[in-house]
Amino acid sequence: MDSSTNCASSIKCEWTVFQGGAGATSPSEEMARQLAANTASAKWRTTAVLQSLQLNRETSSVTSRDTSLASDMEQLTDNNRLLHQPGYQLDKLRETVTAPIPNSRLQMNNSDSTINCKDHENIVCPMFDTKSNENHSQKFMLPFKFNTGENSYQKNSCIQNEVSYHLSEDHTNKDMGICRINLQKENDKQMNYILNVSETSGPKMDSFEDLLKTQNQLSDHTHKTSADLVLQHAVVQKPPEGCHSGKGPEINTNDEALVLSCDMFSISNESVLDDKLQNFANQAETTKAALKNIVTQSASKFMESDFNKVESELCEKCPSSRIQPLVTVTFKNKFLRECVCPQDGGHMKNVETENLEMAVPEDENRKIGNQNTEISANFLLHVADFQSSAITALQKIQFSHKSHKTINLKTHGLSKELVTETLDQSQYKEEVLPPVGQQSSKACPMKEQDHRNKFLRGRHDVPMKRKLEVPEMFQKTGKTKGTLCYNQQTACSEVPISCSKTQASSPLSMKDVTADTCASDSRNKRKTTFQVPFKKILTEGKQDLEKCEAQIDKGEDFNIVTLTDDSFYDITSRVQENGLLEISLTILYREGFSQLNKPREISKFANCTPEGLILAVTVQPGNTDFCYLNVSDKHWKNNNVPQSFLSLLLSARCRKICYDAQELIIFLTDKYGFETEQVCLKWILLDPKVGCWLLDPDHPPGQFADALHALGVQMGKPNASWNMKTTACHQLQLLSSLTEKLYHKLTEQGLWKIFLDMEMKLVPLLAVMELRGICVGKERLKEMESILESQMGKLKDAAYRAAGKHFQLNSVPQLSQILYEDLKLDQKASIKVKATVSRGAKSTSTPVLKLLRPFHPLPGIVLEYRHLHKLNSTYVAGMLQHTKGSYIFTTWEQTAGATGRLTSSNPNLQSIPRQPILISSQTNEQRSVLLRFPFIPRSGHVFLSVDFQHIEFRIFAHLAKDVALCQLLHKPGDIFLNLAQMWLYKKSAVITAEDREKTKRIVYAMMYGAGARKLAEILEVTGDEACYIINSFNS
DNA sequence: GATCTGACGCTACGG
DNA sequence: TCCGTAGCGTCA
Repeated sequence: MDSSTNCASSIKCEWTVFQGGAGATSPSEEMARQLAANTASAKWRTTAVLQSLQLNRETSSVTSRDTSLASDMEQLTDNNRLLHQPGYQLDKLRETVTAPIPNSRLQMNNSDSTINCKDHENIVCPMFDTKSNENHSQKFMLPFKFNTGENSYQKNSCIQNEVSYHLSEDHTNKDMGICRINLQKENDKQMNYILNVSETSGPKMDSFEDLLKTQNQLSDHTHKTSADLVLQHAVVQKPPEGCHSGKGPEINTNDEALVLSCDMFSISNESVLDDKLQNFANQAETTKAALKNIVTQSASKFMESDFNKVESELCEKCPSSRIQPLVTVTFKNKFLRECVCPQDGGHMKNVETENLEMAVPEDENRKIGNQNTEISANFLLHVADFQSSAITALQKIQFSHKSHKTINLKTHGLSKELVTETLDQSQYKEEVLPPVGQQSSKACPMKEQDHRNKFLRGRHDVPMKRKLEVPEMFQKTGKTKGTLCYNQQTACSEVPISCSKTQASSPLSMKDVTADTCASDSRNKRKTTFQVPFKKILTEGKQDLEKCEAQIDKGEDFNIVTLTDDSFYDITSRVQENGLLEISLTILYREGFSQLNKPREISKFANCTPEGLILAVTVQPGNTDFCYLNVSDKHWKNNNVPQSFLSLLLSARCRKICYDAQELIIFLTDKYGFETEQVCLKWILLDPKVGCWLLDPDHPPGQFADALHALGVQMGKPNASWNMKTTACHQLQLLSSLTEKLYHKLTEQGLWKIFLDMEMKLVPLLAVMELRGICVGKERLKEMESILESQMGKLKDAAYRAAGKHFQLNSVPQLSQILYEDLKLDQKASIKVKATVSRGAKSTSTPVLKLLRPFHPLPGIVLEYRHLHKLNSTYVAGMLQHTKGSYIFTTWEQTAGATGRLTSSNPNLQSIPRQPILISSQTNEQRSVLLRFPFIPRSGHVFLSVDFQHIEFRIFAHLAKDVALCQLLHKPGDIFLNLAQMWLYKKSAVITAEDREKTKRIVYAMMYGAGARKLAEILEVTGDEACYIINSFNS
C-alpha cells in the first residue's frame, strides 16, 4: 500500500454534534422538524448530523496506518463481492425493506449550503463502483454524511446541524455541507483512488440511491481509517426530588456535559485542527477522563473472572458463539439506556436528552473488572442467563423438533440425528477441580440487605436482626457440644457440619452424582463439590419408596419435635454427631395448608401467612427426625435461635429439598435477614417443581400433587385424622421419594447437571432479586403519565372529529363499525380485511390499520392512540401501581416459560420498551419520553447489561452447518447490522435501529419457516416482495 | 343494576 | 405455520 503514502493523509476528523435539551429550540431544530413533517411516512426523518472532513497535507501518519488501511480495503472489496453475489438482488431488496426516500432530501438541498473544501484533497479512499462492479473514476455529489431513518431521529430528539457551532471560521453560516467528490484512479494501482474534494456551487443529485451508496462507501472508509471524533451533548439534570441520589464521582457540574464515546477519541497527534476543533478535543478529553473516572471508581462491578468463566463455558457449549461484553454506565441518576456494539467503532448513539450512555469496549471492560469486587443482582441474573441461554436455545430447538411444528428440518438441513447429537454434545462436560476448604467471600456482592425497603409487600414486617454465625452462637450459649468436624474435602468455612461421616457410612457409590453446588471462586478457578448420594432406583430406592408408601398407608404417626430454644440443641447435636444426609422442608401456612397441599385456587400472589416450617432431617438412611419450627417471634426467647438453626441446616452440604424453594427462600431471607451472599451461594436446594418443569416444560407442575402425578409417585390415601403437621410430614416423605425419582429421570435424559448447576443455582438468586426490588423514580413516572395523558386527550379529540362522533377508542367492535360500516374504508382501500380468529369480525389490528391509513385520518390516529395508551397503561401508570415506596418488586418465575426463559410478572420488567416515545406538543415541539428512564440503580451501583449476541441464531447456524452463515457470524460486529448492510446496501453508520430490527425479524421469521404472507405482514411489503426476500435469504 | 370473570384482541418485549 | 412471554381493556 505504498501508494497511499502519496496521498495525503489520513488525518480526518469527522464529528457529529447532537444538541441536547428536549425543550431547546433552535433554527436547526425547526428545520429538522419541518423535514420530519414533510416525510409522509416518517420513515426517513433526517437527523441533522453534520460532518466535515478535515484534511491536512502532512503525510507523517500515513505509514502507521497502512496496515489497517490495507485491511480495510480488503474488507471493503470483500463486502462488495458479497454484495454482488447472484441471488442478492440488492436494489430490489432494499426497496422492499426500506421505505422509499421521501422529499426530505430536497429540503436538505434547498438549504443552499456549501462546505468550502478548498484545502481538502487527496484522501485515500478505496471506492468501488457498485453499478459496474469495477473500480473506476466516478463523480459523486453528496452531503458528507447525515443519518437518516426514523429511529435515529427518534433517538436523538436533539436535532440540529449548527455548522457555525463547530466548523472553522471559513465554514460558518452554512447549514448543510454539500460538496462534490471526484473519484479518480490513481496511476495504475488498483483499489486506490483519489478522492478530490473541491468546491461546488450547487448540489445536484442524480438519485438518492447514488447519494446513499456513495455516502455509505465514503463513511465506511473514513470511519475505519480516520480518527473519529464524536462529540455529543447531553443535558445532565439534577435527580428529581425523592429519588435516590448516587454518590459517585462528580462529572461536569454544568448543565451541559460534553460526552465522548469511549472508543472514539483517538484524535491523532499529527492532525492539524483548527482552534475551535482543538477546543472541542480538549473538552472531550476532559470529559473522557471524567467518564473514565466514573467507570473505574463508582461504576461497574464486572469481574473479569466471571466474564472469563462465562465466556469459557459458552465457548465450550457453542463454539461459534462469542460474547460481546458491554457496560452501560449510569451516573447521577441517569439510566443509560442501551448498549452499543463496540466492535465497529461503537458510535455513541441513542443519546437521550437526559441520558447518557457509553459502550465500553471489551478491553476497557476487563480493565474495569480488575478493580472491582462487587456484582449487582442484575448482573448475577445475567450470569444465570448466560448459562441458561445456550442450553435454552438448544432446548427450544429440541422442543420445536419434538412438536413437529416449528422447525422445518429439511429446509434447514437439520436431521433429527443431528439435533439430538448436538444436544448431547452440548451437555456440560463435568469439570472436576480439586476442592478447597475456603470459600471465596467476595463472590457475591449483595452484602447489605436494604431493610428499609425490604419486602414492602406488607406481610413480612420484621425488624432487622443481627446476623449470628453458627459457631458464635454456640459459644454464646456455651453449648458447643461435640467437636465441630471439618472434612478437608468438603468443609465449608462457615458451616461446620461435615458430611464426611454420611458419606463414609453411605453404602452408595459416591460417583453416582457429583455436582458443584456451593460457592465457587471463579477467579481462581477453584471449586468445591458436594455429593448427592441418591441410591440406585432398582435397589434401596425402590424399597424405600415402597416402605414410604406403606408407612403412609398405615397412617403411621410421626414424632414431630417442636423446636424451642432448648430442643434446638438436641437436633443440632444429633446432626453434628451423625452428619446430615437429607433435609426436606416446607412452609406451613396459617390458612391451614402447606406448600405441598396448597389448594389449586391459591395463586402465587395470594396473601398466605407462613406460620412455621416442617422439616424432615435425615441423618442416616431410614432415620429421619421431623421437627416443627415456629416462625412467630413470640415463640422464641432468643430470636437468633431459629435464624441460626436455619442457617446451619440450609447451608449444610447435603441434599436439601423443597417444593417451590424460591418461595421458601424469599420468606426466610426476608424474615430473618440472612446474608444474601450466603443465600445465593450456599442455599442450593433441590426443587422438584423446577425438575418436573425441566422434564416437561410444556406442562409445568402447579401443585405438588401435579409433580407427583407427573412422575408417577403414588400419593397414598390421606388420613382424615391427620392434622396439618402430620400431613406435611407424610408429604415431605413423598417429596423425598419424588426427588429421588426425579434424579433418575433427569439423569436418564442428561438433564441432571443442568438442573443442579444451572436451575438450582438460579433459585436463590431469583429469590434475592425479588426481595431487593428495583428503584424507580415515582416523580419521573408521574411526569411521564401527565405528558402521555395529555397527548392521548388530543388524539381522542382528533379521533372523534375524524369519525364524526364520539366512541370508545379502545373498543374494537365500535372502531370496527366506524371503519368498515360507517366509513367503508375497506372498500375504499379495496382490501379484504382479515377476520379475527374467534369471532370472525373484521380486524382492527396494526397491519390492517396501516393499510387503511392512506384513505382516512382515523386509522392513523387510532394507531398512535393505541401506542400511547399501551405504553401509559402498562409501563407508566401500570408501573406506578406496582411501586412500594420507591421500589418495584417483580416476580421472577423460573418454570413458566416452555422455552426455558425466565418470566417476570407483576409487573413484567422484561418488556419495558427500549425506544423512546416521541411526542409533539402544540408548539410543534418534540418531546422524547424514555420509559426506562424511571429505573434508577442503587447508590454505588450501576445497571450492567451483558448479553449474548444473537445466541439463537448462532446455534442455528452451528446446527445447520451453514458455511456462509457461520462465516458471517464470525465477522466482527453485530450480525444483524452486517446483514442489514448486505441487504440494504448501507453501511453500519447509517443503518438505523429500525433497519436492524427489520433484518432481525426477517432472520428469525425465516429460521422458523415464516411464509411469504407472514413476512409481508411483518415487513409491510407486498407478497411478491416478501417472496423475493425469502428467496434471497435462502440463497 | 352492579359486579365479577373468562375469552378475546391487541401490543409490548425477547429470541 | 416464525415462537412465546406478560398485560391491558372490552365484551359477553
